[in-house]
Formats: sequence, structure tokens, C-alpha cells
Amino acid sequence: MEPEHVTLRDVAREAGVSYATASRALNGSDRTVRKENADRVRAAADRLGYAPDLSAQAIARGSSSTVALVVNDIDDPYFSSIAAGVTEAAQEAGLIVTMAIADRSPGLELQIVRTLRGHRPRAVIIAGTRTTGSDTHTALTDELSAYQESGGRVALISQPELPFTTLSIDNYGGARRLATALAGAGYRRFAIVHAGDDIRTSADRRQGFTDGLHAAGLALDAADQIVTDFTRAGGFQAAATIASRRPEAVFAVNDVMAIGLMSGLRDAGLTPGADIAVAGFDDIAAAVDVLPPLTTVRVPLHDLGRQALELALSGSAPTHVDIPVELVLRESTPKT
Amino acid sequence: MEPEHVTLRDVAREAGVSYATASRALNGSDRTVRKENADRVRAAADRLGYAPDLSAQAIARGSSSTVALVVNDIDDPYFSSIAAGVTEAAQEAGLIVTMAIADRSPGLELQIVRTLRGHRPRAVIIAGTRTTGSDTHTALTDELSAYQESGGRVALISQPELPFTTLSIDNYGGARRLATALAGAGYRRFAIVHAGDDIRTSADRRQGFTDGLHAAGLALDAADQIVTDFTRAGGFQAAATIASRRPEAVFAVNDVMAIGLMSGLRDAGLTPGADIAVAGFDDIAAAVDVLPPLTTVRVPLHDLGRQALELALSGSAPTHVDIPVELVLRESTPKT
DNA sequence: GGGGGCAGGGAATACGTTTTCCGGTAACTG
DNA sequence: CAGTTACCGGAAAACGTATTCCCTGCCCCC
Repeated sequence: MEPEHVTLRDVAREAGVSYATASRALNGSDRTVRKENADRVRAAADRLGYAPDLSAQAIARGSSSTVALVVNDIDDPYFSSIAAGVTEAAQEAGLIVTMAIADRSPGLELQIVRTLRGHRPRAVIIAGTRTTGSDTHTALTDELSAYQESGGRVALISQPELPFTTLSIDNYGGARRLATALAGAGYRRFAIVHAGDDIRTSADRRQGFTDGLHAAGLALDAADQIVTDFTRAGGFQAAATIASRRPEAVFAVNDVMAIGLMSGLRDAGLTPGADIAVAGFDDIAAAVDVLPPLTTVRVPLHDLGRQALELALSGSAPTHVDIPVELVLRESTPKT
Repeated sequence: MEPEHVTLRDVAREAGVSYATASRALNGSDRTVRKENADRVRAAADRLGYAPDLSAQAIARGSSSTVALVVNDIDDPYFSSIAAGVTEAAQEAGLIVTMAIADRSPGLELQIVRTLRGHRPRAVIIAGTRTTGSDTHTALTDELSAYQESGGRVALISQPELPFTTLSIDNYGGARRLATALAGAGYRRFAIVHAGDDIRTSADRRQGFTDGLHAAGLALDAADQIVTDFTRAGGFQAAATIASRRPEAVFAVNDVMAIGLMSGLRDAGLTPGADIAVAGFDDIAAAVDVLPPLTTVRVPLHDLGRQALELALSGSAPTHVDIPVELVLRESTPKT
């Protein structure tokens, strides 16, 4: 009924050799095995449908063949692009990805890292929304340090305040250049839709944008800085306030918020791109399919995921890599 | 320098008990251990930063705490929504998800399933694009059968021709009802943008749609059935042909294709919803953010992922579950 | 006070691999 | 032809945990 797992022993018996020989024949060992025996073993393995137990391999070899990935929300294109890059690179390296979703909760993130550590992954990649100053902050640092000291690799995405290898998106610079460009295009009265400053990414982008405006001699009223959720729904909700303030241009600190905002504005009777300019950040795939196409700042998310894994696997000392971004002007911010 | 992993033995020594006792104290065992000892063990574990080696646990217990998930492209909202549902349910069950990306290649999918089997996951969920009649088809069936017979659970999404637990989206019925609705709205000349019939999902939706048209007394010229890739790019490319044929309404067999098509049409000087109606299938999040909002057929992707995992874990005999879909008429197909 | 039960601790074994060590055979070298 | 390699097979240890089995000591009951 339940044919217990076919094990290396079974293969060896079937092939008429010791299981040491079988082991050597089936995976790359430095020891060579006579061709005839090797063939017999492989044939037996095929016949029996043998698949090596990766847990047993991991424990015997002392290192597993997995990498751990923590994201906030796999259904958000920002994270799914990163995940795609990480997974792609992992598969090329013959590694398997274990993925966990932190649901934007630092507590959950910490708990996840704890659990994942039990897998003894070769590397752990965290693409979270680091919130500054929380108490779980140091707990996470401790956990990752312990992991790193026992030989694990860590790479973080956009959390430069932690003492690990980090890939930093140029959030500040990108937002600042965006502000400069919009001011140059003739816009004068702005609003910004952002999340709480405890979310680093949001805070940096907001700061970059306002600094860019200042440099152009423009200021931003507090009432025109609308704080909401870091999601599409957040952007959508902000539309009501924006509609009542009627700025000439709005910067939403990421594309999903910007897209939600555009839908919300339309519901309020305003046409994005005509009545009001809208810009976002990230250049997710959907940015080019909304109408009007969204002005944004391109972040090479897919590559970012790739690089994060490659950097982690390379095993270099903790380092910081700056990921350049690129301004992408589209019709949502027409020249005035 | 490299403090080797702290193991159960270390914890036991630190706590002054045998490691059998430590093992019993740290995870739920049927055996009870004196409270004083249990506390000492837990304290020691905390102090040393002990995390149980899940591989070792898996091999000792004979069952791991992971589930395997295979998707075609995590960066596609269809799959990322499913993945979100699967992962959510897995985390609630205390399980960890290992994810692999098959990149729409049956061969790769097979290879992945082989590798994943080595993890001895509690369940494997496959959300692929089953292509009918390929030679890897039976190889995959064999592989999954072997896995299932050794105690594993399998759940597939929309691949009803395989002898495993399957969640079938009502692709045919949804597309057929869509056709009926569009015909009822007054459209007469149609086109379909679809993928090759080797992709079951595409074939079923195409068939449902044309059958629906037939029932309404309408027919579809072969030249109005455009075959292209099952992706946004595929839809985009199809726009040129559509623009030259100028049907009144186009059905793209999924939303990402429909959205690509809309962008392509616009580039060709046609306004979707005004010059030409467009409908898709899936109701991905972006469907409501494009302009005009996309008429589509809603598939509860997130729930689908959840159910797939729950069904697999429940361990019932292989069964087929029908996932109902819902027509969602939006402005991309205005009443004529 | 003696016997039976039971709670709980520890030694040892099992899990499925890899890898070290040992031994034997065949092929070279001088 | 003897001695040294090179090659290769097998026995056994190791990895970190769960679990079985045994043993001790205590409590309870008659």
C-alpha cells in the first residue's frame, strides 16, 4: 500500500553494490566509480524511481541546498519581481528557494527568520519594509548576526541601517530628480502621497522629493503631504483629499499607490494627466498599461533580486551596493 | 570565528541534562519532563540561540514541514495571487513553502518536481500550464504517482486530465457566458486572441467562447482567431492583426494578454472601449486600473491557492473540485 | 511495610546520506 | 619480477534529531 521511500540502500541492493558505491555513483563525488558499476547503479535508481533525500544530504554534507526569501507581500508586483529575480538566480545555482511572507509585520518577519534559520539555508534574502526604531529591530539584527556567524549569508534590500550586505535603492536621489524634472516641466503646486515615516523607503522618497522641490524654490504645505497605507488601497483613499486640495501634480511614493490614486481621482471626476499630473516610483510592469502611462522612477527590481542572491552567495564581507534608478517621464505628467 | 552550529547537545550540556531530555523539552513530545528541567533547557536554548535543525528533524521524524509550490512565472499576477493564497494557508498550518518557477517549460517542470521530491514535502501544489499530449506528460504523472504512493499529497490547478486532486477553474463555462453576454450587448463581429491549443486553459476558454457565439447564432472566421504567446507581450503583438481586421469586440483569453492588447491597440490609434471592445479572463488586480476598466471573468485566485493547499493537506482521496467563476462587465465592453 | 504503579531521566538506536579509512586488485616502474 | 602506485569497493563513522527501551526512585494503597 505504502511503499516506503526508496532509499539509497534499496538502489544499492538492486544494483548489487554497497551503498557507499551507490552514493558515489549518483552524485558528483571526487571518488571515481567503475563505469560498469556506475551504469548499473543509475539503471537501478531509474527503475526504482529513486530521489535522494535532500534533508539527509543536507545533514550529512553540513550544508543545505536552499536559500530563504522573505517578502512582505508576494501579490505586490514590487515584491514579485524581486522574488522572480531571486528565484531565477537560485535555480541557476542549483538551489531551491523557500519563501515566506511577512505581511508587512516586523514581528512576523522576526519569527519567520527564526524558523527559516532551522533550514540552514545557504543564504537568506530579506525584502521587507524595514521600520525604523522598532524593538524587533535589534532582535532581528541579533538573529541574523547569529546566523551569519555560523556561516550563513545575508542580503537585505533597502535596509541600509542594518550591519549586513545591503542593496540600497537610490530612493532619495530618484525622488529628488523626479521633483526637479516636474518643477522644470512647469508644475508649481504639488502634493505627495506617502506612508508613515517609520517605513524607510517611504520616508526617503518623500524627503528626496521635498528636497528637490526646495532646490527649485518650491515648498510643500503640510496639508499637501497625505499619509496613508503603502498599498493600492492607500493611494485610492488619498484621492478624496487630493481632489479637495487640487494640486497641479501629485507624487505617490510608489507605483501601486499612484495607480490606486489615479483610479480614485477618476472616481472623483478628475482626469489624471489632464486635470492633475501623477507620478509614482518603481516602474512596475503595470505602469505602462494604465492611462495615461505613468511617469515614474525605474527600479531594476528583477535584477535587484538576482544581484541580492549573487552577492549573498559570493560570500564577500558585508557590503553596501547602490542600485541606480532612472527617471521615466510618461504622459501622466505632460509638459504644461 | 565560526562557532559551529549550536546543537541540541550543546543545549543539553549547558542545561545539565541529557539531550534526550532537551529534545523532549523543546518540542512537543508525548513524554513529559519535569518543569524545573524544562525551564532550564529553554533558558539554555535561549541563551545559546539554539534553532533546531529542520533537516535533522525531518529525517528523524520521517516527515518534513514543507510544502512545495511550482508556478510558471511568479511575476505574473495570476500566479502570484495563487502563490499568496498557498503561502498564507501554509504559514497558518506551520509549514514552509519551497517555491520553484517552471518558466512555462514542461521539461523544466518535470525536473523541478523531481528535485522537489527530494525534500519529502508534505504536499506539492502545481500551478502550471499543462500542455496536453507532451511526452513529459506521462513522465510527470509517473513522478507524481510515485510521490503520492509514498505518502505525499498532490494538488493541481486546472489540469483535470491528470489522476490527482485537481482544482478546475470553469474556463469553458466562464468564457461561454462571456460570449453570451457580449452577443446580448449587441456585438456581432468578434476576434479571439489566444495561445496554442496545447495550453489547456487557453484551449478551453477559446472553445467556451466560440461555443457561446455559436449558440447566439454567430460564427468566427479563422482569420479572427489569432494565436500568440500566453503573455502580455503576446497580447501586445496581436494588436496589429486586430487593428487590420477591425472586429467590434475582442476576447483575449487572459487579462494580461487583454491588457497588452489594449496598449497595442492604442499604439495603433484605436481606443479600447470606444473603437473596439476588449474582454479578458481572470480578473487580476490590474483589470480595474486600466482604462477603460476591463470586462473579464473573475477567478478567485487567492482562494484557489488556499483551497489547493488545504485540500492537499486534508489527505482525502484524489478528487476534482470545480472553482466557479463570475462574469464582471466593465466599461471596456460598453453596451452598443 | 511491602508491592504495584508511574513519572521522568538517560543510553542507545534509527533516520538516509556523505565521507573517511582500510583493504584488495590490477597496472605501471625499475 | 618485486615494489610502488593508481584505482576502486566496502565497512563504518558521522551529521543532528526523535524515539524506544531500560532503569531509578517516588508515591500510593492495601
